[in-house]
Amino acid sequence: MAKTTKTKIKEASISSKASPSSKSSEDKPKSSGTFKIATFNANSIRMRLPIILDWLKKEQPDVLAIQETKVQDHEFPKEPIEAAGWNVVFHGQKSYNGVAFISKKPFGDVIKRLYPKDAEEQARFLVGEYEGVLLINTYVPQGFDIESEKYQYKLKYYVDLKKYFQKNIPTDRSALWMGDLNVAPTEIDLNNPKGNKDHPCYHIDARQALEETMKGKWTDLFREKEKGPGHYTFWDMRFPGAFQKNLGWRIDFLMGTPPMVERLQKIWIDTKPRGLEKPSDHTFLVAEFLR
Amino acid sequence: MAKTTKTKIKEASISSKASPSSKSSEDKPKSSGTFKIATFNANSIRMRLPIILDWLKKEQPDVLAIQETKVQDHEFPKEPIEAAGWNVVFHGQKSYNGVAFISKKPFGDVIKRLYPKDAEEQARFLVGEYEGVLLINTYVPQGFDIESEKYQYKLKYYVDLKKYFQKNIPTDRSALWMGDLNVAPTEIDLNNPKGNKDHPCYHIDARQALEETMKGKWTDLFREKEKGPGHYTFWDMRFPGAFQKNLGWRIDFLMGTPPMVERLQKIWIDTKPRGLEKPSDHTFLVAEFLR
DNA sequence: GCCCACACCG
DNA sequence: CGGTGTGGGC
Repeated sequence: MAKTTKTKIKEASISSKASPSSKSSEDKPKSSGTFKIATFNANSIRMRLPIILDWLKKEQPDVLAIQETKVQDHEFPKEPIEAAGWNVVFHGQKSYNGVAFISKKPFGDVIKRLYPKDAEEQARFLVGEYEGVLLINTYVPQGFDIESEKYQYKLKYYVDLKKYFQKNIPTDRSALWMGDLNVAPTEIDLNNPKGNKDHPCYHIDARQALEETMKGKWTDLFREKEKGPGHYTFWDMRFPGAFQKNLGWRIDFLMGTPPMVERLQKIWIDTKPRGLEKPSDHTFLVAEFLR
Repeated sequence: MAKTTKTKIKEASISSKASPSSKSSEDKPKSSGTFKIATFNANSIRMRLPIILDWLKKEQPDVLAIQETKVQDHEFPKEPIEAAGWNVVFHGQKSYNGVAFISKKPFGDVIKRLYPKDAEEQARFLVGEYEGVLLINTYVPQGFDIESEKYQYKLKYYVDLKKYFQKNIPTDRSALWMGDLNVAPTEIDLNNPKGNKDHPCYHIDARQALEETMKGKWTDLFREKEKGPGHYTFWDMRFPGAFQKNLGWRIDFLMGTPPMVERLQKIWIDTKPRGLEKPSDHTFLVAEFLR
């Protein structure tokens, strides 16, 4: 026991009906005000720690979901985060991927695996419950090139996510699916749709995979409040001035089940962190819900 | 001509008698006050630019000699240095070594080679004249291990420096030899002499090589003013707390010919920069001379 | 421990 | 462009 981390890895599913912990937190009186939640692809939590800690201090979210932490669990910088008064759970690997939740109150058990038994799995998935809401934090594979193996893995990842949601997330449950989904769903969700027909984040198969995975369960919460073009969460570093010229992609999402659509108050992209020194290539997507 | 750098590389020697430029500057009236000169092993001028620019602004030296710039000439960050109002000449290579002078007034021609013809030579040597004083900036090889080829190269480097000085620096000329000489000359010049008998920077052969090179020409200016132990210019990053515990080495020097010994007013090691964020493993050695 | 180069990735 | 790991140097 002394050698295991405090956060247990569970492979069992969380059900809205069966879980005593979810029942108890749904039953207990809610604190006042709103429930504020955000998602951010950090592209290295170590390099982005100053930006993240500043943002947390200013924005005071209940939960921040992070992707691309790019760090193994024993190297995760939890001390400065906890020293700033936050709780954190994480699931990482060397160099690539890696997901985390930073929160005001501690998470209980979290699930770190999309696949029940697979030691080889990439660290792209983290599920936990917070104040009775199921939170699914994913970093979906980017896909490299539509002709590649990696693109097939991406498409399969969506199929497997759909299966997971069917099995584990009842549509009437309060749940949020969030993170970097690496798909721009429509032509208004990227600067240059015409030139990106074969891009792994806009190719028709990727868009249909996302659509299939969402169908009947998930609503793109940003589009509940904003119908217009030009709202992006990612601007590629390899194109100089992409952010300044707003040549970006909307590939980070907060998806909600119907109960969360009902509770949604506000949702916005906070572009300021993208303009700071040593920024991530992504920025924060933030929403507030009725408690 | 368009492809050559503005600073010409000369392989000819500078003589105290024959050089018209040295004669004219020695004849012309000197500005008032003192002549302030410093040396600093930066261990990457790119990483140390903030520390160097801050130090220059505060200390206002006439000349700062830098070693281990670790940058090729076409990548040297001269713009921010010139933008701060300084002149700079440099001689570098990829990854290793590299020397430079930053100065209030521009240098004229500088010499970048210890060896007359050797395209393979490492960038460890820079000679120029400033206000009638010959300045020789060297980054002497460290020597790795006393059993190694590199150590033999270090010993030979001292022999070749001695030859250069015999041929090019008359003892009655105003001249300063400065830089990282990678030798602690006596037992009070390093924290742990007993444990470093076989260290390439304290081994008897290295100390004798330095002594031979100095003999009859060069005076260790720091020891003109300070006879005691515990004064160091380098503290190894690999020993945690070395600087805090003052476990260091005095391996950076300002050496003077007799005319410069006469003119020496003050000399000190400025330890403050070694305690800053992202420091070099060395710090600045500074001296003031009568003009 | 902190530099550098290089190779890989998005 | 800006992350990561690796390997080498001091």
